[in-house]
Amino acid sequence: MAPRVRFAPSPTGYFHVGSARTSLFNWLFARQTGGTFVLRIEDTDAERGRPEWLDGIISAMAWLGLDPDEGPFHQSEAEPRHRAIADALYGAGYLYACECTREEIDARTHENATPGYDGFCRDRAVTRTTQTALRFKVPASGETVVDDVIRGQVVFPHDSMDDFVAVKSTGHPLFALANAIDDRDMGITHVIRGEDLLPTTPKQLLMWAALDEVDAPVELPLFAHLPMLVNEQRKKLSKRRDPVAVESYRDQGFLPDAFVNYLSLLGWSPNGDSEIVDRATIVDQFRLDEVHHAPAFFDVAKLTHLNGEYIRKLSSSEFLECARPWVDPAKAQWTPEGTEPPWPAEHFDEAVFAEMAPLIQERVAVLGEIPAMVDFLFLPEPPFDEAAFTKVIANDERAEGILLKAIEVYGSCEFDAEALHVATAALGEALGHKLRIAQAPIRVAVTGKSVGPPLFESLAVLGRDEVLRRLEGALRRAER
RNA sequence: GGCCCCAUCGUCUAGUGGCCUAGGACAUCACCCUCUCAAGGUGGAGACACGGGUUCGAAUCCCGUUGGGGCUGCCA
Repeated sequence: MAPRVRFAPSPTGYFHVGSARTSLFNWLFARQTGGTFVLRIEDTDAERGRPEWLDGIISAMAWLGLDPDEGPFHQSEAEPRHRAIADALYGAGYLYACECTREEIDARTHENATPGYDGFCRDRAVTRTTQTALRFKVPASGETVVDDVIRGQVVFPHDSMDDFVAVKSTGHPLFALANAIDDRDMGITHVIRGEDLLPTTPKQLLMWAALDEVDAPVELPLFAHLPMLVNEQRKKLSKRRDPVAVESYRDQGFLPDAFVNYLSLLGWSPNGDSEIVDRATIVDQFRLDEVHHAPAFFDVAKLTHLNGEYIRKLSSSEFLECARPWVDPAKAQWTPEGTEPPWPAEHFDEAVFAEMAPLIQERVAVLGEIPAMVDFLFLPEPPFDEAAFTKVIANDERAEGILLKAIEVYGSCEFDAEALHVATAALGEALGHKLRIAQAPIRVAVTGKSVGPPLFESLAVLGRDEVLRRLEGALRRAER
């Protein structure tokens, strides 16, 4: 039977990198085995879900190329069935009514010092009302063994498990119930999810066995718990402190293939000698049972490096296309949030950018770095980096001579990159300067910065008149 | 507190009893290349948490210790 896996996020906020990893590993397993990848939205907690969050999940998955074969299904739509099954479970004695409030439980816990439900109502035959929750009666003795694909057998003694709530007092079915029912109904064969769910697994196994009694028996899926993704403090990635929104990585200019490649390296590694591997290779080589056991630090520095490799591998036309949202958003398919080009849209010149692009392509690690690297091409008065201006022009007595000489030479020389290179080297030499010294004030005068793409190509693209204008402008500025 | 998981360079990992004086990648340092910055090249520093076993032989198997993490909701 072909495997069926599901990615079952609850729509609480933006798409989390941990979710992306879980989703990816499910997707990889499905693609590799010829199985089916199902997307199920666990939206049973109506108070917390919001429609736009669902859109966020779907668009982020699409961006990463994690296409579901089925879904999105909404768990909330199966609520009538969940309620019916809950009634059956209650009727068969697997669930019992509990009238304890959280406060009462906490008060008793204080005395016992062991958190969790104490089974107060378990044998009191409380009548089921709109004030009572339904709890699952965990066997008093024995143990439940989770046979995990990644970790092997994990044993949970029943006396360490409390009687968890399956149905709220409102009648609303909870994760512990709905999740198991849906996995059964959808014929899920492999549950691949984060390790944080491992402690709930024995409860779901118990639930599964009970469901086998009140509903048609279904074969238990295999479980695989992926190691956590952690921050530098080795704590589970948190929405509050850590940069975990997949959307923000897209907006910064990470490439989906690079992001997927990086994510795949967290807990898994390719067979070959390179860790730059395309999707097909990952699908082919991925082995669920070889996934590493230990938590992995989500290292943005390494992600960034990998992204740079992917950017450099792009063809020229691909790079142009990828760059468009950052340089010419009006003509792009989508626009990165929170950033826009520093130049007025009408000043952008596609041909000029295309000419410089190959030089930019090998200098950026994320696409979001592009605008700052080419702003001088589209800004009539590019802002000066004051520190650079002061250092190489205002406070360097060599600058004036170089700039004056450059104005003289550039006024008549050929204006292509190679000729400018030769001319600049020559004018520097005439003044007794190495090219590295001679180019510095020219670069700052023309681009406003001390670092950037190769100077002579930049000058050629800008054109003689504009270059002369800026050189003179810098000179005047230095006199002030 | 209880239950559970985990443990190779700072980080991600290779390693499945001898091929390991532990390999690669990121980060870092030095040098080379060089019009700046990148990229690239070369080289350096850098790890099997600890203690017991098992074995002719242990990073690899077992036990313990220590350390880290997760869960402990009428959230998922």
